[in-house]
Amino acid sequence: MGYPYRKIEEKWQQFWEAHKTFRTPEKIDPGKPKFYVLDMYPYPSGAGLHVGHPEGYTATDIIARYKRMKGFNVLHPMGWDAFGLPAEQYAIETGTHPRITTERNIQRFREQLKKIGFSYDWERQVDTTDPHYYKWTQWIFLQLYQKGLAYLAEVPVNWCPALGTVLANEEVIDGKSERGGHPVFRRPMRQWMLKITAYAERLLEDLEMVEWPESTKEMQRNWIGRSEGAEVDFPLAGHPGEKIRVFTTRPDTLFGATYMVLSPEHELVDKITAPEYRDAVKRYQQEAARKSDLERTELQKKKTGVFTGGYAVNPATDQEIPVWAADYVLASYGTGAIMAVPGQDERDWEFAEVYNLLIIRTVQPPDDFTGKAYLGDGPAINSGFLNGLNVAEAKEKMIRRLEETGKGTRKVNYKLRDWLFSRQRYWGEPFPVLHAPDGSTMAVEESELPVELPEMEDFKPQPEADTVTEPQPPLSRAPESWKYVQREGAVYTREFNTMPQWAGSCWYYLRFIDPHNPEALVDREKERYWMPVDLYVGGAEHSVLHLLYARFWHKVLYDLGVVSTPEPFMKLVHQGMILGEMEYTLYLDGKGQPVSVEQVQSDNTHRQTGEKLSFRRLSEEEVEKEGEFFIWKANPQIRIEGRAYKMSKSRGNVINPDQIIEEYGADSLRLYEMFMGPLEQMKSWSMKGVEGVNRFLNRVWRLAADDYTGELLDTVTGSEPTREQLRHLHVMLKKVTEDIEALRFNTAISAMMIFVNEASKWPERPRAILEPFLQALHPFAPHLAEELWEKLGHRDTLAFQPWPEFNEEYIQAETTEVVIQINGKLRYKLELPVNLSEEETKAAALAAERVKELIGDGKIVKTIVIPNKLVNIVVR
RNA sequence: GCCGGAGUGGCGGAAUUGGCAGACGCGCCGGACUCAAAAUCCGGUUUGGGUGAUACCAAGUGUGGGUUCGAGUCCCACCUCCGGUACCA
Repeated sequence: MGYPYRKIEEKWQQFWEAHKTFRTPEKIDPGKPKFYVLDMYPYPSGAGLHVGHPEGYTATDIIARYKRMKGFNVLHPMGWDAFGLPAEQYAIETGTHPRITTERNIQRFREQLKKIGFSYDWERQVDTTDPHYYKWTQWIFLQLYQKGLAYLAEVPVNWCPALGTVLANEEVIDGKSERGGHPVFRRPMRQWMLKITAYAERLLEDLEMVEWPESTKEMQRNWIGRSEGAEVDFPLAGHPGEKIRVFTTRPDTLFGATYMVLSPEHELVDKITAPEYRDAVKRYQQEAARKSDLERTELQKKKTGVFTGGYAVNPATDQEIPVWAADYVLASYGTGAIMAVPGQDERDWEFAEVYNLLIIRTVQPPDDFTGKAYLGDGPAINSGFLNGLNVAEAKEKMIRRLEETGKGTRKVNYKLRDWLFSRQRYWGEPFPVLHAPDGSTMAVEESELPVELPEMEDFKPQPEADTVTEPQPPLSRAPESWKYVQREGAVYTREFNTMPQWAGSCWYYLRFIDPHNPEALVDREKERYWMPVDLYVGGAEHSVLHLLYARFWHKVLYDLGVVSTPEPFMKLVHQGMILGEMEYTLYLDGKGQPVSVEQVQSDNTHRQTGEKLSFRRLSEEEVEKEGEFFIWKANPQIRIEGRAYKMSKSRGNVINPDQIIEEYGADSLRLYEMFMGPLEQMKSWSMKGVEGVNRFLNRVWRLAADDYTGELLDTVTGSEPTREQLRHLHVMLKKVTEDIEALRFNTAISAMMIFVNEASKWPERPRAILEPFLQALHPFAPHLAEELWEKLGHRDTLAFQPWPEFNEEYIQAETTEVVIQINGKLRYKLELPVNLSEEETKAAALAAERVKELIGDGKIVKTIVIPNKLVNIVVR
């Protein structure tokens, strides 16, 4: 029959809302410890919630509810990352204003989240598109601007004139736009940049302070890409005073620099190119300009380049070396120019081979070395005063020599680039900046914030017929009254670009602390109390960008004294992706003949014939496992593909949380999402698994309530619990407590299942046992726990009941099973009183008849005893 | 290529510090209840021997080696899968 989850869940959701149970008051008891547990807030898409959202959200909700019971002041908020492209795209297609769409979607998301019973303080909800919110996003931008951390620059972008917009690298394929196949050009454009590079060192160093997944820290380190080396100047032959500056991590190899390469965009290319090479160089530059960054790297198997006809002087050898232009050198890294050392660099070697350039080894490779460029350590050769030194020593000595002679300097370089902060979109934060007639910029006064988005009806980007015309973002068509501003007699123009979606999410965790403050971004006292975020849970897809940008802004605010901690998020956890149900796929060729899966290539074509294959889904019954493979029962020669796929509309394997709540209840959804496996791990959905946890909740219900009437059972008594009952309870409480602390929710649930299986057998269920159990169950299945708690006669919510502490004393049983091993193999088990000494345990083991038998006439060489656990007798 | 992570029954997973491999859940098999079914309850379920049934024996945590009284866990080499990244000088 099942317990009446629908009625119960609705009742308690209304109760919590009516009583403002989860309100975190503005004035809190500062004597209590705090816990700030944060979810990555969602983009409220039109598709609504999917089952991935409640995974992390349930985990944080369990923690929030647990910490409240532990006596913490808990901050557990939710909000909306609501600026962004889909709403704007939808507006372009349907004419519906993005605000309408956004509000509708937020409404839907909030209802869905409430139906899962999350204990958010909804009065703290923030919405990045709310002018009261983005006022402060703009305010932070002003601080950046005033500190010189925001600047306008001409930077090369992927410009698609036909679409009238700048595309991200991944939106450009083969020089054409992903959507529509329009040509894309790299062109410089005047854009707002944020000087995140000024914080590179601190962003790198402070990763030490935070408790984050090692992989995420490592990704950030790689992204920042610190490398140590030197900048070296190479004078240009025939151009006195001119020089090419390069960055190198291997100054020790300077004697082996046999040529130089400039990136095609390098400013010296024109100057250095000899007249007879001018045409070829121009052509090469144009070709390179047409390729995106991705293409330059991915599509290119063979290196290309062009000789400029110019020469530079190697400062170590005083030899003249040729200068080339080639697109394997990136304009955006280092100085955009390199000294090429083919002997110790694979890329340079490859290039030198193509164009027959001189190769000189300056590090002696080992005798057995057979490769081309040698990157390892070894004594320097062909290197003058460095000869014989190993790489580290040679680097040091060369840098010192360069600095003494003024030919170079020690230098640390970062891969991290400044953050391109403008978008040619409507649905984003306007910049609080004015452009003066003379081309200078001026900040909008703080008192005039927010600069609101103007009302518009047409959000379309403006396509351009040519590649030269300056792009016109949607805001360039805003009403005149918005676009132009009078200041002291002059007419200023507003900025027509808007901020990227990341902007709002860089600081939302701060606004949750003080969401309605009109005077400040966040109140100083409140910030001091609540920050930093103690636990932050969200997807690994934000490992670099969101988390790096947010850390950057936080550090700027830290320097301004707005926040009190150098890092915003102390502990970070990524929930794993949830895949669809396991699917079994049989492949078929054109004649409908089955094809075994090892013949199928990843693009669904036949390995031998290349023919495109069709497929058929099989049910579990049609499939069998044989060894490592799944085979088709109907024809065991045929192997079947068995795997789970990412949920997607096109595959039709999307699970909708609403439907799970409808069929099994929110508590079942919560419990199942946590029971599937470790939080961080990728897992696949199983409807049968949902039924499993639903059965468990039904058993919980029947522990105390009549299955038909819902009345409290009279087997629930006030009697004194037995020692055995107390032991089961406290074993469970210990496991659940420790597992929640460590975010191991799957095993915590399993401990509760074991307890309930046991308790179901008891003819009487003492309240003194049931009540602590319900308290422990509450963070996981709050609706059911509240309902039974009430049935037991309590009038107050469970939410602030103290957490049931376990007592080791009850956990101790009187006897314990001790394992007897002979030579490390399990041979026998012995029931012994607990806490025997090593000697007593050993004596008891050797005294057992069976043990004597097993030893036979063997000689006991050694005995290892672990009290209460194991005796290993080594016999020869 | 490089960086990070993971490989355990039919499936999801457990084993927290080197000490009973497979907890818990799913599925499957058998039984009880029922006119019957659903629901529920009870028992079994790594594989291979062995037994009337226990007992018992052997093998077993991706592969091969090693350390140890004892290895899923530690060390070395390799294979596969997943995620990230890619001419960063």
